Amino acid sequence: MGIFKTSSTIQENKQFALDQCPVTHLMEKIGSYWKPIILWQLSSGDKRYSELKRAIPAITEKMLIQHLKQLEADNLLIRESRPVVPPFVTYRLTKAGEGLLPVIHAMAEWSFKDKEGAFK
Amino acid sequence: MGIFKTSSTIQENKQFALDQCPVTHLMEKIGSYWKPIILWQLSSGDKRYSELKRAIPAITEKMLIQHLKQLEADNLLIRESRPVVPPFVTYRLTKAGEGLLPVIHAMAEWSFKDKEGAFK
DNA sequence: TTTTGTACTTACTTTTTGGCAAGTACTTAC
DNA sequence: GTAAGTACTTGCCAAAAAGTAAGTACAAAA
Repeated sequence: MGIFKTSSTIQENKQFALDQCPVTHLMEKIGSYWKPIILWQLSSGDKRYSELKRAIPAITEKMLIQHLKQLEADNLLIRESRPVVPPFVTYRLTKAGEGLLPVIHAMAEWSFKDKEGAFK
Repeated sequence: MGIFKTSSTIQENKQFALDQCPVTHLMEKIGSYWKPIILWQLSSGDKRYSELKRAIPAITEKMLIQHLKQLEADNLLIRESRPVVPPFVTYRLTKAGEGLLPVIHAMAEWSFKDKEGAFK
């Protein structure tokens, strides 16, 4: 046991929510603006770093690398680097990452329906 | 396509991404930590403000209200207020909000599988 | 020889989000 | 008459996320 802030109820509550709420559990892993977008790009197959960069022109390189590293640390994708010059690095989904595809596809489907006006 | 801007800014690219990428389109509406959690709570039926507050103890009132208002503005939920004292306010999903249920349920399912170790 | 392309990294600044605490208004219960 | 419950609102400040811009290393192409 380390030092806990006894007065900070929100932090205690967060741990509770993490255990109890399934959506909270997932949001800790892909709960950011960019991560589902990156996963969507990888859902259609492996991509090189530069391919991702071009496919998501609205993201800065800093954000892209940062999120790729976090997704790798969370075991959702794998980075593969070939020791050549110029560098050749590919990213692909892990099993857990592939497990997210139903979520990502459901997201895409909602957008298509929304643009069709299916919810009007 | 016709004319490309050699120095396109992130904001211009964002508009492009918004039009082109379905996941980006959705992330503009529910791409935050709390929104899917709120939608998950409403997926099991209408809830009063205080019920939501108790169901999501890790959120502050300020954040809860703020996100409820944004979700309402984005036409994902409806706020219904009865003119009584003490106040009686309920929140429920719109058609577009209900359309998100497959996404939310897919999220929950991933969590259950992940906790089972299905992706190990 | 300068440029291009690869895949990053770093330092700095701005913007957004979030947390804490207090206040509002009104009524019923104790 | 004080507290509790309802559904918020407001202000201040800290923390986190994101944007900007530059730099790194190396080789091949122009």
